[in-house]
Amino acid sequence: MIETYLLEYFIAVIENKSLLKASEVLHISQPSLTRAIQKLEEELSLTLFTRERNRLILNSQGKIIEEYARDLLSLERRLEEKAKELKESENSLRIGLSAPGPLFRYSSILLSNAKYQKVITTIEEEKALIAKVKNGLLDLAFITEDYQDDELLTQHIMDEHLYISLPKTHFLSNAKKGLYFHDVDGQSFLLAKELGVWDKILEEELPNSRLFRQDLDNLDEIVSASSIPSFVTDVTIEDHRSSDRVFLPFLDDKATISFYIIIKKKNSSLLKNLKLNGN
Amino acid sequence: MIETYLLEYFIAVIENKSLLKASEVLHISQPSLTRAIQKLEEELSLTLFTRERNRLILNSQGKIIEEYARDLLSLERRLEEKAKELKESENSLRIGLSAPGPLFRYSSILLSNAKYQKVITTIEEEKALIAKVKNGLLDLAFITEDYQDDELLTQHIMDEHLYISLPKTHFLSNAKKGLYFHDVDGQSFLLAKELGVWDKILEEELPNSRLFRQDLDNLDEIVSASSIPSFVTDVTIEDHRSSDRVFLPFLDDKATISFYIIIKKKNSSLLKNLKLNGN
DNA sequence: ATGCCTTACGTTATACGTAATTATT
DNA sequence: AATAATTACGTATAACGTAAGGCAT
Repeated sequence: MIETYLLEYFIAVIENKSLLKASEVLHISQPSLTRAIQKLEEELSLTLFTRERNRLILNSQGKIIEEYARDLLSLERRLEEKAKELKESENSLRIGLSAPGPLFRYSSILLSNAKYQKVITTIEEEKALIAKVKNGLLDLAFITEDYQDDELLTQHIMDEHLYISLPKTHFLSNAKKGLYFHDVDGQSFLLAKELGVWDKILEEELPNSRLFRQDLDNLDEIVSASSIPSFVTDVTIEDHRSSDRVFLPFLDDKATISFYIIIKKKNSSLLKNLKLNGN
Repeated sequence: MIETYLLEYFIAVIENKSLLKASEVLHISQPSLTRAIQKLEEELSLTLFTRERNRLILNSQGKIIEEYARDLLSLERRLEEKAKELKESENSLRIGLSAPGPLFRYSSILLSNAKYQKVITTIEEEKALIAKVKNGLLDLAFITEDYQDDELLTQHIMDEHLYISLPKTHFLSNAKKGLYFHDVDGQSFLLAKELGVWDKILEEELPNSRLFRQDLDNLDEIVSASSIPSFVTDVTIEDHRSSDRVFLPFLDDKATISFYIIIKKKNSSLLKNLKLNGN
């Protein structure tokens, strides 16, 4: 079994092209490195370097082992990073979302909770969210289905309704009550990336539209600088009141999503602490 | 830096679901394992097991680390296997081929050479073969180009000519001198896998044919049991004389390949030892 | 002589085993 | 009491540093 530190030393020797330099970088003595390289060669029953005039030169076998060693070390680094991430998540409130809406609505409550140093959010498929809440990888999740399970507490928490965002000059901007998806199917839209369940709804209901996805940071700026239709929901609409746009609700049933919060029953006290006031 | 043995122990504990059992499997004492798991947890700053009733139960964080650990250990195992393979190749004659022909022609000479315990062959692209001969990963290679290089000795060694193999009942089987690719393009053929440069030639010259590739072990049997055309070359034709087939040469220029042996100049003595009698 | 790798040797760190301890059923 | 993990302690392995020894420039 090849220990990690031997591979680390091996790569350091390759990168520094000298035992002496590598030993300085590694903060060990040069003889230690000599022995470590010898040990690695012995355990692999291979010669990795040709010893030519006070120099170690990586040979063709060494080059092949180098690739494996680098792969191994990078995997080891990823393991450590993952461990760090998991460690961090211990002091964090880990929230799963099937769409960003609940985060917008409740961000102030969630972020101001003193108990947690950090709020970690992830947007995923509902099945994955349910599994992660159940196995403890998430503290709670917002899904769009009234999912019932012995282990879980499920509670309706909010609805989110989709609006179209149109420049005032748009020919549909003075529709009275609102409009339907099929009225605007075929038009281009600007929208954010990673909208979870909204992604599927929009792709299904607007099959002939082109959906130009933007990073959330840039979206507002690009929208206000263009005359391309966009979307808002009742959750985000207040943030856009000042803009030079008209917001009209979609009248289709599919334009409304109900959110349910799911949480392990034995963690239900957390839910009380958060004081998310659902209906 | 997480050492390999810690991950090995970790996986053993998971698989044996007990420190005691795992320690027996690993041939170490149980307290050693306790400490190793503690050390792993400490180095990752994570709790991997919940200590419930005299039992260790892998928790959700542990399950995630388990995946990384398994990946790492399998990579480590592959490294050791690769090392073994390289070790073996030291006592082997490593031959590269751009098509199998030269191996058939010279197999008796190559395999009977007392100096080497084993002959390792590989079929690859000619560029890769040239590179590997130059960097020492191959002792010699057979390519189809008269490649000239300061480091390499290049020598014409043989030609290989392609024949069609037809059942005697086939409507083309009494063609006199031979036939052309375009005469049979569109017909189906049985042929072996991994024919190197022949693959490209056949796909280019018979673009409308379906090429049914078989494992070499089964090919002869399947061919003799069917009426589907196949291929032979002057190298393999003697082995097929007894079969119930007619062999007709392709008359196209592309149906002949010239092979050149390439070898490092400083290894040219090896070439003499092998006594491959080229023209 | 100088620079760099290797060998020799004594020291220290650490992984190990044995034995005692704790905790759970 | 029995089973299984943990803690305590002494031992042995092996990785380490210092110092001395090659070897080529």
